[in-house]
Amino acid sequence: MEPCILKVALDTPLDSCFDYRWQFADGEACLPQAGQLAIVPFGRREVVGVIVAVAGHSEVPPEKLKDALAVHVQIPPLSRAWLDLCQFAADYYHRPLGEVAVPGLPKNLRTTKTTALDKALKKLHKADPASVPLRAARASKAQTVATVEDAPATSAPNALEGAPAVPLAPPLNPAQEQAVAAIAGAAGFAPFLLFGVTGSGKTEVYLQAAARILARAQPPEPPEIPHAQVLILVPEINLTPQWLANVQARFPHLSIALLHSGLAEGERLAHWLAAHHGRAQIVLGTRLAILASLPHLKMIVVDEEHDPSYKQQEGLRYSARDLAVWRAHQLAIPVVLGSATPSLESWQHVQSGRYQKLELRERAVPDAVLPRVRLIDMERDKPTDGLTSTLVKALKLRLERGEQSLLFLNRRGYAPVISCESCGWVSNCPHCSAFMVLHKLDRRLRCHHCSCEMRIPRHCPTCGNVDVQPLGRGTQRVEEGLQQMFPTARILRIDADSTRLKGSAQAAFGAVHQGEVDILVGTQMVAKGHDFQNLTLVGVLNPDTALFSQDYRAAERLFAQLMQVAGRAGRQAQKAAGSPSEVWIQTRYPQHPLYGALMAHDYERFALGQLEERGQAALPPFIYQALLRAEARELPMALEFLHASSQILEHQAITIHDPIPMAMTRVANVERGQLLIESGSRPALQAFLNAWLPLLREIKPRVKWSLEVDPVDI
DNA sequence: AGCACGCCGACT
DNA sequence: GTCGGCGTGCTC
Repeated sequence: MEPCILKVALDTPLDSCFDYRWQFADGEACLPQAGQLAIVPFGRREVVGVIVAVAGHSEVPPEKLKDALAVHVQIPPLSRAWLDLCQFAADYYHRPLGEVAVPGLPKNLRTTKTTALDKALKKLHKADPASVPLRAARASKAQTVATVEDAPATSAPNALEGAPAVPLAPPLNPAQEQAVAAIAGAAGFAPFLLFGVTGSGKTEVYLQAAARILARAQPPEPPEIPHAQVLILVPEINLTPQWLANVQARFPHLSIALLHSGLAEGERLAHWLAAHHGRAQIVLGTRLAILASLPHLKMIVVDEEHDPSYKQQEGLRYSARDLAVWRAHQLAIPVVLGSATPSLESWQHVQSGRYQKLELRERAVPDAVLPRVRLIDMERDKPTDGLTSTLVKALKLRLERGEQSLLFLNRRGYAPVISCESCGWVSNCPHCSAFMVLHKLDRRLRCHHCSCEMRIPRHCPTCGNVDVQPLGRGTQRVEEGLQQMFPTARILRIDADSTRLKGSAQAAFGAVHQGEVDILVGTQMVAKGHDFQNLTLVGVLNPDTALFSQDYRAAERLFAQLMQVAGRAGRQAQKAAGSPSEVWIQTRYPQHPLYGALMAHDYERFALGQLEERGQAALPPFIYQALLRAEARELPMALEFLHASSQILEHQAITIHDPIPMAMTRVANVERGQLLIESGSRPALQAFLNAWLPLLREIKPRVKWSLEVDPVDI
């Protein structure tokens, strides 16, 4: 047979596909197909790419064409729908297709060696359909991540025989039932915003809707593989063990695949293959799972849809939530975005009728009430060691009652900066426009933005004075102060520093659940997901900085964070105590409307106010943005490039702002600037970017640059 | 992005 | 005399 041409997408910043000849071996009749993976020579390397098309001829001069080395025929091709998803993301975020399609594949699929793949496939195919898959047998060990052996599981026969898919379902309240019915009854594309506070039973709605959709999708004459999959996205890896336990308990007969960056490569491959082969009915993962191959996808859940973690912040800067909605639209299936504090984007979509709101007004747990949120005016009640007397009193009361408390402070380390009292020296990082943070336990100063570390100076480096003092407080210092104040209390700190070791976060949360901790001090890590049954006090130490931030999204994030941390207060404990749990917020601005809305547990009031402000100021979600970033050794060079960029193309219906230094100008000796581009019309913005970016590449800038569509940190 | 080639400075 | 700095150029 005549050789054919493979058009292959490769993981390279070059904005095109690459053509290769495919030579047929003697007697070989099978044509390679789009969606298959090919091993090809590329420069002096051999790399794996995705075949996006098979053609008869190529525009590339024949002498430049090379032969493709191999095609992965062991695994089914990636679907047209998956390729289209990647193409959409590539177009929307203005990156080459290969940079979207390839890095999402497990590493073991991207190497030229196929030993790991062959091994994983053998395991997948020999898995006995009647064997007990990962979840049921492992439910008791749910705190551990599934192993390779567990992953490529098959469905148990009872699922195929039409047994009820909801073995342990608790009864739903009417609002939940209505939500489940709406989701499961949706025909075609149906975006839902599931709006309900912590404890209102959102998880139950996801799971029962999933159960109905999975059960319904079982064909009457069961084939080998069930044709339905549900994707559940959660914001953080930390939350997957808990979710896995929930899902396993509910669906002991279904197989589950996990997809997140914490998996070992072998696990990653096994779970990815289980999803790709349609063996996994439930796929549970973090944002990267939105790019998984899911040939039988029937429903997508995005839990805590407002969470900033859904936005990838390097490489391809995609929003997993937005791609989830696009994917649901493409496949004509329901997508459920759940939150107690929806993103203003999603809330606006509800207002405009694009999303359907499903509201859970009551807490589903019997007798549970919302925690009582109150403010402490720090001007009247001056704090010592960061704690006001009101908060200390509240802590004392919990200790006496044997209840747990949580102090929330979004700042790790001992103190954010040290300073010389006599000359005013402060601990600036030599490489970043940031302070070196005091980490007293390691006796080090550490920059949180580069890898820079140093000893704590005994004397001021400029004037020699010995009075070098920590300014402000982080979690370590709060922990130290508490230990002195309450010497017998069991105090535990949970932050990125205390949980650096693998598994230590789980262990720490376990200790709190086991009642081995009286006072928990933590950063936003403690705000997500975990409900502590015996926790009746939440203290928020220093939230005010976000109120006056340059970043117009700071208030939105703060509100979500405070609602979330308030929701940590136990659901059972308050019943036992006979009074609601308490949330105390230390603030210098007790009159601020954000706190007013928070005390009233009134997200809607808050959102209405924010949307009004955003509308008046012509900010998202009412306008659309893109950000051109540039970095160089010296800021002027970056700004010069940005300025030149802003001049090279005539434009209409677009606003190009002046180039400005980034809020944190220097990181690791690189200085960064940015150029904001806005439009009231998304198509106009995209059209501009499509015309503009090729021109930027043409001018061969001497600086490193990148474009971000729908930026969140401005 | 990799990965080469290439042309100038301080080391055995 | 070589090791190696990172400029610049290419990848079907």
